[in-house]
Amino acid sequence: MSDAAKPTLLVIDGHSLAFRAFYALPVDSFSTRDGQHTNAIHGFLSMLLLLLANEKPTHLAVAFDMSRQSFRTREYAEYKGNRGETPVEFRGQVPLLQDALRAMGIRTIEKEDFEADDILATLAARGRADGYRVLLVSGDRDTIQLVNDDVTLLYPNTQGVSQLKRYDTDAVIERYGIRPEQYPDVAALVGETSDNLPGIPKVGEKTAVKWLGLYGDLDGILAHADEIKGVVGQNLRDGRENAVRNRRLNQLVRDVELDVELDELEAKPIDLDSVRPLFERLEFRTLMERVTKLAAGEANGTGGGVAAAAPVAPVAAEPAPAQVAPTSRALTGDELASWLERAVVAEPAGLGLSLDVLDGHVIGAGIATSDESVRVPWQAGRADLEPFEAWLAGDAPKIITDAKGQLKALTRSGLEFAGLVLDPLVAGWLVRPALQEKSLADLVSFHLGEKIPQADPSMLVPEEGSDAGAPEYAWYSLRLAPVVLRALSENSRRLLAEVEMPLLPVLAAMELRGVTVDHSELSTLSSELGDRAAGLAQLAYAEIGREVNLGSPKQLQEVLFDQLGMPKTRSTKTGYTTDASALADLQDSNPHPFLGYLLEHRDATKLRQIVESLDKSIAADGRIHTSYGQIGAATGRMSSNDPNLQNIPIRTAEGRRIRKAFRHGPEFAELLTADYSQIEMRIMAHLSGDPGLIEAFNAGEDLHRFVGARVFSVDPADVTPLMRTKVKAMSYGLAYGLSAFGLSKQLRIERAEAQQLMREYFERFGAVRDYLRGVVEQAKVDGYTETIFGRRRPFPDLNSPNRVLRENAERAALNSPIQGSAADVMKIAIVGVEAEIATQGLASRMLLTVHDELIFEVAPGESESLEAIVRDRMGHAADLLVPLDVEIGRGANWEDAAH
DNA sequence: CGACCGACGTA
DNA sequence: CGTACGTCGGTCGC
Repeated sequence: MSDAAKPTLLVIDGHSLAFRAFYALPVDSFSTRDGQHTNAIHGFLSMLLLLLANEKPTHLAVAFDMSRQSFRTREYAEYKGNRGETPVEFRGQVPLLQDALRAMGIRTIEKEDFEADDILATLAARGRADGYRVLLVSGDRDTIQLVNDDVTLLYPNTQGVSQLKRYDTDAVIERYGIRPEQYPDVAALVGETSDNLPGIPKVGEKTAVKWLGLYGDLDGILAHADEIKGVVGQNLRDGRENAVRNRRLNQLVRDVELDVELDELEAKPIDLDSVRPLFERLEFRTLMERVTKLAAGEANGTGGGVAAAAPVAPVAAEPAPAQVAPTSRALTGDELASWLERAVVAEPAGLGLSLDVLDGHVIGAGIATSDESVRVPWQAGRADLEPFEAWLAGDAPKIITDAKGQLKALTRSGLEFAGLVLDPLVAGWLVRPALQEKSLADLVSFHLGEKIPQADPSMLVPEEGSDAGAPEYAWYSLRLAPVVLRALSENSRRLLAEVEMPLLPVLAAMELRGVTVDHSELSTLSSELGDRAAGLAQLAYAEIGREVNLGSPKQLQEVLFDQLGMPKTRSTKTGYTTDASALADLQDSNPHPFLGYLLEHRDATKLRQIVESLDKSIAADGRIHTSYGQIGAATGRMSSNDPNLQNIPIRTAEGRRIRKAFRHGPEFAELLTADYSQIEMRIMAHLSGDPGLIEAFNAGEDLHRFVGARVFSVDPADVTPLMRTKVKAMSYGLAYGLSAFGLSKQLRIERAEAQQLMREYFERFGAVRDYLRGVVEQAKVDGYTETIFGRRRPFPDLNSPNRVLRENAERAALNSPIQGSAADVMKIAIVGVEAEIATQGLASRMLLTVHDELIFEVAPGESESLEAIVRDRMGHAADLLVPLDVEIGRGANWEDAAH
């Protein structure tokens, strides 16, 4: 019987795979709104669906351990005795997983006194005898012994469960250098830490395999133990009993009595009606879609159910991916023109597009419809590429995953581009802003449950022709589009279409523009700071009579707590903190010159690091081109990296010298900065509707003075600087979930005073307190928070029994609508300003964004018109209960442009 | 060599 | 025992 004609039996070690899934997927991201963790179930089922689609088993079962006890623990009490408590987040998931499997019509098998792997061994033996092709899935290495010509092991790699390494006999020999049946001898000698089976000290895989080659098997090795020289020989003789015991315990039992016959394991069509209620309870939306597809036969194209009758597949020994990207062909000229003409009609929602980029320039493209894809080679000036260039530049809708870099390459290559309607990466981030999916491959895996083919034959999905390239990426992007869009709320879809997608090309443009930075200024500053740091280090060494690495918290702890006998500070994972605030506290209680030198040294070296890394980032055009992370922050904010231009110092005079190095380019007259003033407090006023706070903003006077007057019951004119400082800290802290403890610490005042301050504050601004409470309560019910514009952020930990997790989630939930709405406002402003600058045809350009600030390069003579645009578009980005105030400054450099 | 941690810059 | 980030050097373990 040829392999293709054999029925296929798939047996999974349920516990071991669920456990792998548990650690592979973040527990935070997979919880129902009532707090049930589901990451292990989700990961397991996702893998199972992949296996069903790819392997098309005719028969299947999932084996579970019945308890931790088995004949092995009776024989050797320490067996697996080193395993800690099962995490509580995991424990509850196993029964639910079993429910889900039963609902899918999949048999689960347990047997008192045996482990799941013994059941695998038994079913493998029976299956082989009855002429099945057997596939085993287990994360336990002992199952390697079961591999033979009819039995293949799929073993999860360290990354988790989405990729399974396929071990047939040859793969075992290649990986371990031994035949599968010899594996238990190796394991007996080496030992298995995870099973608490100590092996022979100093004997690893290499040595064990060498001995097997010399003496045949474990018995042979032990018989010749006296001939083996050196420490290992002695260890072997001393540890003989361990090896023998290990060998006895790692032998899997192949004739467990199971009250099930193989033909009872036949795969049945999935009954969607029995699956649906449970999946709904577990909030498995994408999994439900995948199950539905599988049941409808979409995935295997044969219809029917999981098994779809006997596999009539011809010679193809390896399974096919769930859906295979269409083979692409290269097109140019008239052929390309007519293909594009047809394609844009066939896909009114947009074509998938992916650019091949080399050294920042376009060298080709892949374009896809749902069932066709083409490759277009690209180089400048070729007449036969005109249809492609016209399509690129036109409004025909396009879908590109991770589009920003590709848009930059298009611009660099002199190609016009328009019509970007969707970046599935950005859409996927709106679905899950905590974001595990950072690439097309991640998105495909999460939302489609498939793997993009890679050229690795050992992986589950084998290579089919060549590697995935631009046409395949384009095709996957297109397929992702409806799936990610369906996962978004209506408001989120609007946010995507009206804010995030228009923002994307603006960010690309800002990155390309960069900002001029003066190299010599930075060099001077760097060497000054270097000299100062060196001097301070010498002074510090003199104080303690030796040289230590002042950058090493570990060595500092020795100096402070051992040598100088200072009192212990707040503890960290690795000891006691030496951070600036703790050192300041020590300076109060135990004054010592070393502390002062150390702090100053920290300042100097930190600044020098920043200066150095900025200097290194200056490109050939004399400008720094940061990258913006549009999907960087869970709140909706953007991030900046390579280098981070959103954390350039400003608080200290020394730090501000760095900002002086940021200048306008030679064609421009000055820099202009525009800040939203107190945007987060304004958002809070709007969201809470607090009359006092709203009045404060509408009165147009200094916010903190106004609030201070209310809190301390004095005239605004009588608010002292100290009162203002306290109120300011209070106001800002509120939006972060600050406690009285935290406030007292920050202001260095008594707890009671902080408490009193908070009480007064909330008495005057009660709606703020009500709002903040309400946010958390609502989030507990909904499972997510929402910004003014409908951006959602899930908070699975809000109902966690773990107090630390829960309270962290509460503070983050409190802050999210505030920080997130401010981010929404800024994004809207950026899009609006850029568009208006283009409409009016100004040469001035937006260069940087720092959360609530925009920095522009002003062309000569455009100062007034640019300011008008900026004030208008920033000031009217959102219609709130309070005005959005914008402060503008100008100057030759970033520092002078501050107001 | 990569992962982690402590520390610290910004809004 | 205050949110959101990115980056650095030191340290530890593979």
